Amino acid sequence: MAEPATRTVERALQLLGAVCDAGAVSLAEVSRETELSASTALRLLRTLENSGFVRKDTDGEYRPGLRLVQLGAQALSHESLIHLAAPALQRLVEATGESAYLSVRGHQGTGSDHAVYLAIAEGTHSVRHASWVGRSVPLKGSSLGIVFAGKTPETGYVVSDKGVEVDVTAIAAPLRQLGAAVTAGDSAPLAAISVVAPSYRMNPAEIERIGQLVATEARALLGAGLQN
Amino acid sequence: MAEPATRTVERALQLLGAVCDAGAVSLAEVSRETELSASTALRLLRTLENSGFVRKDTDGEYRPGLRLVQLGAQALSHESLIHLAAPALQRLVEATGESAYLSVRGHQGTGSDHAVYLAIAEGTHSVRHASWVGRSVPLKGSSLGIVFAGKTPETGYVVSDKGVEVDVTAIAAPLRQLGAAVTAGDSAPLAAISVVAPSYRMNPAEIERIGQLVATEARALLGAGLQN
DNA sequence: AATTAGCGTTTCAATAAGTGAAACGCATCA
DNA sequence: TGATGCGTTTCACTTATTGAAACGCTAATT
Repeated sequence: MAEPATRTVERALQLLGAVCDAGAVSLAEVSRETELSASTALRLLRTLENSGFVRKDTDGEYRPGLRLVQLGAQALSHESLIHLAAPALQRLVEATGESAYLSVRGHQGTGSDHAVYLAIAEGTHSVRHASWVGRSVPLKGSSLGIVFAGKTPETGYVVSDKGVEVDVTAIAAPLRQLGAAVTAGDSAPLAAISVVAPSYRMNPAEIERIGQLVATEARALLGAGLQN
Repeated sequence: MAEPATRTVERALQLLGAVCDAGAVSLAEVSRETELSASTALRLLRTLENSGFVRKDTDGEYRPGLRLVQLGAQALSHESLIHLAAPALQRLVEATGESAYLSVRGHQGTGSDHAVYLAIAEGTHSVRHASWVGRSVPLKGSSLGIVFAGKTPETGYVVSDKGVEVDVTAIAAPLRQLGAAVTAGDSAPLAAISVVAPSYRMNPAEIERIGQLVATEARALLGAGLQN
């Protein structure tokens, strides 16, 4: 498995990723981030712009374009993972009252130390953890971080109390099924589901109950994923 | 405005679009659709695959990849249009009880005769029009088709009775604000909002009432869009 | 069985195409 | 009034993309 890759395209995709990660960036910024010469970055960004993948708004900064939103929305709806996970997330909400998330880790290179929420089921408690689809969260010190590092213990779930956010407890479990699809054969999972709750509402018994629910749903998805 | 574009990248993006439109395609199919030689298509698809924008699943077909879903989700959440439109859609639902949609037309080239739903607010009636984010709908004969053709009359809205689907009435209005952002200066709008309802529940008076609501919300979005 | 057709894949020589240093004009800042 | 940083254009160098052709394969077709 060598690298039969097209450098130009790789760079363009890299730029696209950088623009999306930043939300809005100047030419100088992206070209620094991606370590491309300004002229090259400009040329590629223009190509991306012509195709609608990025747009250059009035203040001259580059932002994700409509074409990307369109394809993303389309892919999101085609993407089996999200559809498969939705009922599981819903069940977790019903069983716990807390918010449940489906996330993937940031792809190789850009933002690989972050996770992105792909789907969300909001909890029913009036005080609940609220985030949004597309939110990028740092992995460091979070339960997702441990899950994506492939260090989930035998119990099948990971708990982080006051990891990323204070007052918040997160309980996560890995989805391994698609392992071979994108990355090479390393044991790190591609996606995870998690329940995130205010810490004051948690106690060891409740945490274990939820943990087992999350782990069970994760394993169930694993089986269902084979339909693809 | 010449064409300072990078051919390789353009082709790769074209392929990406083709894969997304199809949902799942073989190499031979995309290379035919995009009019690229098989070897070129293969090389570019591999590059896209290495970056996670497409994936090649077990049956050898190419599908939208996780990276695209991730960026799309991210962009979707950053994208002001969808956030701006959400309250408007919600208001339309509250005022009409029917489902309301935000859509953009398929981008240049691939799928330009279709529209894609970007955001949805479901109606409150038990019998209601139900679709999903990412759904691609044909423009031909639909009110969206007329709106995207730039042929919206003075009234500010377009009605199509039994256009795309039988028993369904759609009322659409254009969002023009971002006109200059992506496409050249043609008068065609980039996005539209619409209310879609079962025809049996409609009558001329109700249609006019809803039409004016939709047109009003569309114009309001136009103003708000300047914050960007 | 022999034949045809279509697919995914690899190879390779021709050359078309991407590259980045340098220079420019234009802002803003010291 | 220099100095700094930005977006942009130009251009010679040559690297990296290209597509026809050939290969092995499977699955219809004869």
